[in-house]
Amino acid sequence: MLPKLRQLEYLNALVEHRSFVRAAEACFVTQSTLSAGIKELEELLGQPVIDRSIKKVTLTPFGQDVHKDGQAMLKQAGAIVEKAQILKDPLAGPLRLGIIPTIAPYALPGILPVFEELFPKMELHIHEDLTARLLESLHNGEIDAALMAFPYPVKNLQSAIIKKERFVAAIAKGQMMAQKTMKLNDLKNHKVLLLEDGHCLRDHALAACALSPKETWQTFRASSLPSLIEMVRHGYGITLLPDMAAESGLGNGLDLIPFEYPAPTRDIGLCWRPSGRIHAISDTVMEALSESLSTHEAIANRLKSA
Amino acid sequence: MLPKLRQLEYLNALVEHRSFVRAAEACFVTQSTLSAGIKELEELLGQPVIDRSIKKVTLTPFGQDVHKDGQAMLKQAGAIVEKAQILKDPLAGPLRLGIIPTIAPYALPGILPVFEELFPKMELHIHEDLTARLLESLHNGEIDAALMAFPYPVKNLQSAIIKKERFVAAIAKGQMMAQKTMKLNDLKNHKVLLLEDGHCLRDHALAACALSPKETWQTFRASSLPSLIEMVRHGYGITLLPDMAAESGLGNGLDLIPFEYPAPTRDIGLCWRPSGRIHAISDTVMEALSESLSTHEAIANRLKSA
DNA sequence: CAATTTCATCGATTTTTTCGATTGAAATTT
DNA sequence: AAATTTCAATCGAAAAAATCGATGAAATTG
Repeated sequence: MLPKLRQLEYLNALVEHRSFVRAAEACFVTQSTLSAGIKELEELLGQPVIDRSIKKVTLTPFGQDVHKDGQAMLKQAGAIVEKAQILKDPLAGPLRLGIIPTIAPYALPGILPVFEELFPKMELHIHEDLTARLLESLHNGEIDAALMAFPYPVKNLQSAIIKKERFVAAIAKGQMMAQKTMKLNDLKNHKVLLLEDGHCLRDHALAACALSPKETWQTFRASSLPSLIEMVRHGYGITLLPDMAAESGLGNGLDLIPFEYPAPTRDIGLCWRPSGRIHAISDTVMEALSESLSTHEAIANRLKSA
Repeated sequence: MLPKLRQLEYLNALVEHRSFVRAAEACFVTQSTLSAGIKELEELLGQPVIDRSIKKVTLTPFGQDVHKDGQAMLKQAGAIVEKAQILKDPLAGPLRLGIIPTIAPYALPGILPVFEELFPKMELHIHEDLTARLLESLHNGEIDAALMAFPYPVKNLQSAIIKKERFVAAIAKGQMMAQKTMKLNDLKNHKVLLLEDGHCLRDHALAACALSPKETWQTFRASSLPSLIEMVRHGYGITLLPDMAAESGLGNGLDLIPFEYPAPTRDIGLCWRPSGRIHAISDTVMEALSESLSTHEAIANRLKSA
């Protein structure tokens, strides 16, 4: 005889709430039901799962084993029903979208309203994290897709580019001879400030400008664009700002100088598991994101003037 | 609401037997019960899992998904109850032991009676396969331990040596000047026959004798010791025979010539997953195997004379 | 085309699950 | 130390479910 999923749920709730009463109400049953369920589980397995020698609700070592396996099973069971629901309407229900920090705050104002309009039944959950961790989450099934910057090695995952994003140079006002455009070589005359390691923006900026890490100013470790911009604002050096960030108003009060052809760029794209939640609707979502990132400019301008 | 394990069992049986009636009896229920169970599952998920447009019992693509996840869940549920049973008596119940082909037939006559006596409540299942595949099975949890030859790289697995096994040279009668012992160098004067690639015995023999693969006779691909011995018997060359095999009577009718010091050897040992079935009783099992492999000699002699 | 096999369906029955109330034991408050 | 509160276990009754046996409809076989 096999243990029942319901019993494993009880055990799970018990671990989480450390109390029969609270666990019971979390499971929407009475305490007696949960109590009986646990007892049944123990009878079935022939082993106690909770340690009754001590006052607190504590699992036996074996109980911990059961709990661990049980959690995995419950997760898998949940995945089944989720797949079923997605099949009923691929554009409804939760969609967990990961976005890297150098895109998220500047793209969200565009994404949120567009998704709300195009996919009204979809609940969008945003996970902001570095590329490496987003890909990890994709593999784990913790997120369904990742909005990130390319090139980036994504093995066993599908991906598609949405748009090319230009970089502009940002520098404190008056630090540079007034010029309308600049060339890549002009960077050599300044201290180039970049984000700390781990941010793909750092790597893409280095690559786009054919800079070596040594040519960047390493004393400060900025872990976010706003921090980086503050440094620039105080005259510590120059930096490369992605278009979207620059247009969001982040560069207000700075000189934002576009590059002459060929301007340095990075690619913005979507990445997802071929067998995952997105699979059936990747085209639709790509279109929506494409629209989100272009309407973004209008929104950005609105924000800037406000 | 979550699908019930029972329903997933039904689906599983249905896939396996391709018939409601047969699946039902495999589950020890009537066909109507199974039918209702499947229907319930489909109602719960809001999606059909079996394709009713065609006559044969066929799963919908979604059904295949459910089946796959369901199987994993059932396996895990089974693992839970198995762990519970093992906890009740670690020396009772099934123990799946893998053994490599160059050990199995010669060690089993020793192992089986010893295990029967020491662990009367244990059901021993023997899986004979090459080392690489046994290790794979260990990782998958398909077997609990592997009796194999060392050295062999076993990552993430625990292992212990049981005994050193000497090799003896085997050659057709009269092909070699009558000598009581031989040296490793004497091998150079003969065609050395070994098992085909994949058998660790091949590698260990090569290593033990400091032979290069080129010095062996490659025209024949023997995939078992008995075949190899037949070649030797017909005068194709000489081979290295593990002690246990030689004593089992396999070398009857051949000249079996022991090596002078240092005799070539291989190590026989046990390998298991640290978290696995064996963990709590590895010492006991090691002792039993050690006894099995030494009593083996007595038994082998008995067999030889018979 | 008759016989048989196969799956779906229905009502009856058994089994399981859940609840509400109660108890006893431990912890907390008075 | 007594009273109160909290907590888990237990019991009988009620509700829910799983299962069975019988029957029907469709397809397959002989």
